Amino acid sequence: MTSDSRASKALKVKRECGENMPVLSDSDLMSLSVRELNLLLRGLSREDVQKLKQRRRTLKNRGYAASCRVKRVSQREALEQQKKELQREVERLGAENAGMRRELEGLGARLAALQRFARSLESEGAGAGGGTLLATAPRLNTASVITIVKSPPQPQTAAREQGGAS
Amino acid sequence: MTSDSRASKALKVKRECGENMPVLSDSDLMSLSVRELNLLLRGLSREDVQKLKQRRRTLKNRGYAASCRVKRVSQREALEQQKKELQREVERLGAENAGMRRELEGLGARLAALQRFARSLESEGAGAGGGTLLATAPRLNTASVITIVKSPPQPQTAAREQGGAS
DNA sequence: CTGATCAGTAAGCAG
DNA sequence: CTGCTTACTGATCAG
Repeated sequence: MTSDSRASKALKVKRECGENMPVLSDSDLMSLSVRELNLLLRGLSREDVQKLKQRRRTLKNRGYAASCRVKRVSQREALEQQKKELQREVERLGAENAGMRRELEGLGARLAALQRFARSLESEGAGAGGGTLLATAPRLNTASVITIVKSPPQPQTAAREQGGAS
Repeated sequence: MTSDSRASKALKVKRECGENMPVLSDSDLMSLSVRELNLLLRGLSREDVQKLKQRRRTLKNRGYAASCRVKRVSQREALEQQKKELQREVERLGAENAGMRRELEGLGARLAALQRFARSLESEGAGAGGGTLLATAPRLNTASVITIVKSPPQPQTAAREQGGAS
């Protein structure tokens, strides 16, 4: 709907009490318990009693209907709220995911570079000692063997085939 | 509610046509357009015409109310469906996230091990060979997938337990 | 006028 | 009986 000016006027219905208002007013019926009601209804014709009981029921129903609508609206709003939170959560996880993916990428690259470097030491270990590391740490890299095993799920796995094995 | 046996009986109200059913039956009024209606209403007292028009309006309103309720239910179900999908998405992203986190951990460990190794080479000789590669070390290093074996000298290099290795 | 929505009312079920 | 939910109705608003 989009128009709320109506809600304020919708309560104007049925508000006349020309000749009958025996002992109880509208809201009295609502609040009193059955026992209290019966006490007050001691000296009335069973027809009037029946009428009052029905009126009470009607008034009660009015309230029930109202609370039913309120509940419906609340539940809808709660659902929408949960949806929003889930959307935020998805967004958050997605961002975290992307960040980690980038991190993984960078780490993979570094790992690959390190491995290239290590392999270069390996190959140099046999003969030509051009590198600085080789010159200063000869005995270490002569027989060092690096084995790298990579796990299955990775886009660009840094670990390639290895030469040495245990 | 939980009881649907009522819905089928709820339509039993107001279904008697003892003496009046001038020219049109219930659903006729619904389907006919105003112009067609006026054509059929040619020879009736304006009171009857007015009554029929009001009845038509009422019947129409009944349908409007019904579609309104249907719409309300549909929207609620759509919301719940979207919520479920978002929950699945969150779950999926969470799992993907956890997987990447594990991967990151493993990669970090490998990188750390490689860097320790490289640094050991570095410290033994004063040469600055690694440079960028050795500059930064990842903060986590648990189970590494790296096996480094050095034949000649110090066995201090760590080769820890692994899950999958060739 | 048509269609939609709100609040009130009654029917009907469940506790 | 009490409380809730649904279908129907009239009032109202928007198009």
